[in-house]
Amino acid sequence: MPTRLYGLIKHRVLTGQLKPGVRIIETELSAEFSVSRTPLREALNRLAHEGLLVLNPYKGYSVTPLSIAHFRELCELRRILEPEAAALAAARATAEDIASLRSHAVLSYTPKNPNSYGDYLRANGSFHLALVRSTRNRMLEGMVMSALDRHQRPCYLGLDVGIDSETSTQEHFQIITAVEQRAVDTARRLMAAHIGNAEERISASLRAAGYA
Amino acid sequence: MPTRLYGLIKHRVLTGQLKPGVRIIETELSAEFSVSRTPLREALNRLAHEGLLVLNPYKGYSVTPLSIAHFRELCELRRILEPEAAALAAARATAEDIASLRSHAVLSYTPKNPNSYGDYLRANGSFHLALVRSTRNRMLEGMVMSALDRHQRPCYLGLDVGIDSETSTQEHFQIITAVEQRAVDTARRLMAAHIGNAEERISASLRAAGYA
DNA sequence: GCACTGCATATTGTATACAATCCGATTGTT
DNA sequence: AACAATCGGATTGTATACAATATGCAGTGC
Repeated sequence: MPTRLYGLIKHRVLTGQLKPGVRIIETELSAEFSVSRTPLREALNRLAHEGLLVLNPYKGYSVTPLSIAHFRELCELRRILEPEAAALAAARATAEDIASLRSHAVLSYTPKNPNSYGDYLRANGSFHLALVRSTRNRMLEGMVMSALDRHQRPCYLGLDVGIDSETSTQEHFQIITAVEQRAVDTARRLMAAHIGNAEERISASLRAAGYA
Repeated sequence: MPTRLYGLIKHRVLTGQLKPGVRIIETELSAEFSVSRTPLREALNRLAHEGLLVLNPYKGYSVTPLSIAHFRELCELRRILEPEAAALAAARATAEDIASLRSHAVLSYTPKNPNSYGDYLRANGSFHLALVRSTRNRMLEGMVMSALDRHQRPCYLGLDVGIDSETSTQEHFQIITAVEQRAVDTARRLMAAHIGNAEERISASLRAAGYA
């Protein structure tokens, strides 16, 4: 199954190695990965369906453009999904779930060191994913995953400018505490605030990086 | 672009013409639609990504099984997305949006007449879609569309047992009124109740139809 | 000088051919 | 007769070949 290809290309898009707006030439990528166009196109198809690529008929795939307006739209979506996910998690999380949350809560990253960006974003994604897993709702999980993926790209492009990882870590632990205490409403409220804070920080970074 | 194929197969899955669990033989479908396996597989790939089909490597695609538990999971997801969409719509809907809502609010259907099922479900889908369109959030729109698609199949399979279309129509108009009056909280509450009512009616139908 | 047409090339969309894998039946052994 | 190994057909995964469409450039007319 060509999940390998899919992951490789996805990584390039998320990390900005394939920059927003650039057109994708199928033969180039298929040559680079030493596969034929057939499995490559399946991977591109999937990525397009997830919103990371767009397809113009007979013109090919290109990397989805990025704008602050789109980022805010995405954050609005996250503020719909994840606070409710946190509330459900507070009601349903097991001890194992909470342990998993703890193990992913800490975010560390070194400014101007691109290698650490990946660690930071992986940890952050793992935390939010662990939370939504605790809801025991696979469909919700899928939607949050999709939103987190699309969130990752603006994060990468904004991280150069610098980001406050300690605040996020603290907020994570506050959410864990609320979940542990079955404080449904508190968990919901904290998550909404957490996403709102991240939105402000990152859209400021994007603006500083020159995005409109 | 092969959207045509995609729509045809999707329709068969949603209407139960392709029943839950059945395996899909690529050569059969490609012969029936007079296309090669290549574009067919792209369509199947998309449908799998939307959750209507599942893919087992080297075993092929099959129609996603249907259970009451999965249906309830889906309804939980809709109760997360759509009440918030209704609230945003109440804040943002234009006069045109509200006119569009009105034109899709009425649901009519004739019991034991399978032809009318389509009309009923199309109208219902159009209403909920028009509502989420009013939010001006395309990502939210996409997620609600996906949820509505997956909702349609259990509806089809439950409609034989009979459904109360007048209650749903009334609830639609109540929601429209709330949106028109910019009553954000009322719109949210009404939509949550609307989805909850539909969930009960349909899961009862599914149970009666023998689903576990 | 500029706009427009027609052709050549590049690229995507589709069909077909081949390889890898799975499933069931058959056969041989105990 | 029960069971395991193996073989053959069927089906999916991948590669390649061909058709349809778009893009860029040269040339022509004004």
